[in-house]
Amino acid sequence: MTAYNSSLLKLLDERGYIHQLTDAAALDALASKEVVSAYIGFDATAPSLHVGSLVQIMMLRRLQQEGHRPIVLMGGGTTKVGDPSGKDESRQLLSEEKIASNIAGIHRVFERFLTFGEGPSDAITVNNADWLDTLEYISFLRDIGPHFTINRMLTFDSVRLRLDREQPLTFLEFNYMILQAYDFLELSRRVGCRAQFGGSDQWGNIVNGIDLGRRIDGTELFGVTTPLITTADGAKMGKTAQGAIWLDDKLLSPYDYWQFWRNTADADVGRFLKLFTDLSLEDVGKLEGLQGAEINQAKIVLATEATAMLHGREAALAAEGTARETFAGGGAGGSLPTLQLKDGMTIAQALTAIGFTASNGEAKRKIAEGAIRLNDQPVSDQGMAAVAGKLSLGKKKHGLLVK
RNA sequence: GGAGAGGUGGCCGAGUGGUUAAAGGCAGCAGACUGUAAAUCUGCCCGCGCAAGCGUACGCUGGUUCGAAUCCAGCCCUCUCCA
Repeated sequence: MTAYNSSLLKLLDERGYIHQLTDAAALDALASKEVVSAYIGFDATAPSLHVGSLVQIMMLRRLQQEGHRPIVLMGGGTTKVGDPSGKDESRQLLSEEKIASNIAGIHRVFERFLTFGEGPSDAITVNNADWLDTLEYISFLRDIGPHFTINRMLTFDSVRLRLDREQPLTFLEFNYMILQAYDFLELSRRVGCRAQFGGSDQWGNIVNGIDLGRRIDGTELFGVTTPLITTADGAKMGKTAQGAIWLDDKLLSPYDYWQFWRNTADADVGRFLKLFTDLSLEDVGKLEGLQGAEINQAKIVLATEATAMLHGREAALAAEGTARETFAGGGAGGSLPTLQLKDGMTIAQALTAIGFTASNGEAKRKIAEGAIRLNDQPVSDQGMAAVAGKLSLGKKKHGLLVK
């Protein structure tokens, strides 16, 4: 990899954000001499974002840290079409109301990571429904359509994967890439946006936008993609059996978020510290170098820093304190999930009510397996009544039962 | 529009009348070992019930049968080829 001159690309490169980029030298030169506006689009398919989007969010944060301007594009329009990338099945179509409330939820996440305002490097938010909703079909086809060939569209991964797997791809979804390309063009016109960031699966869509900008307006646009962040054991990051690691404290408590990072695999610690915290590379290097069980110190730092960035320093320290008491001290900290007991509730019912097990049957099986403890005493009686105290499933899940 | 193939549990994928709550794999959860790591071995893995058992479940709706994921009819959806 060549050495970059601009602080922006240097930073992104050093910290591991760059997977591919279009014209490295030209973007480097541009970022060296002026404030660059760059955007990432987020579709409003869920009430919040999860860790899977965090690399992209962090990339916007880095952009702002280096004095450039992040643009958050809410996919109010594209959500109605549905991105086929990486999916076997079409998305369920969402209602307007649902999309609006999702956008509101998603935006709260960005307020944590970016500074919004009117200044030159303050972040702005735009919604592609503003221009997509009012498109006129025929004129759009005539203006944009000639710049896309079906031949080429069929070669894109998002399309080809569906066809290869003999899964249906509707015409609606087929249009997604055109709309995303058009977004880039619109943003360059409306707010002077010059670059688009995205996950590696977005490369094709981004390049389409760049081409469109050059062909129609003669504008030079840039694209940068992030590597797909997988954990060391090869899994896509942020998906667990309980569900996604949400970036909203109503969907996932700060304590659970902290635990997510605390449980990072050894091999991932250094990479994650660079990507997901603001620690200097020097500090990261020291933490990364810890050997054996000492690497746990680095995981604690990672967990606390990452949690502080999203939920605030106070919540992060509370989570850290709770974890210390619960895991090291044998006690129970205040940030644990808590359940108000009802009369006559059994341990099994409490396990399900607090969310550790999906059903009473599973709770009973876990009791039979010897995985359940109440106040650190193993529970073996499936019908045992729940009493106040610390309830544990396995080594990692702990909660408080209160009367 | 025509012909063929197909729709099984979170995913993949067996199963073509009863012994099938449905093989096997993946993912997941737990136990052991550890460091709240990885790897490995073991157990679990639709719901309710202490249990016997009951209820749901193989695209949908009916039917045949003592008995259906399996047979029949209609419908819906997908894929491939043809037009």
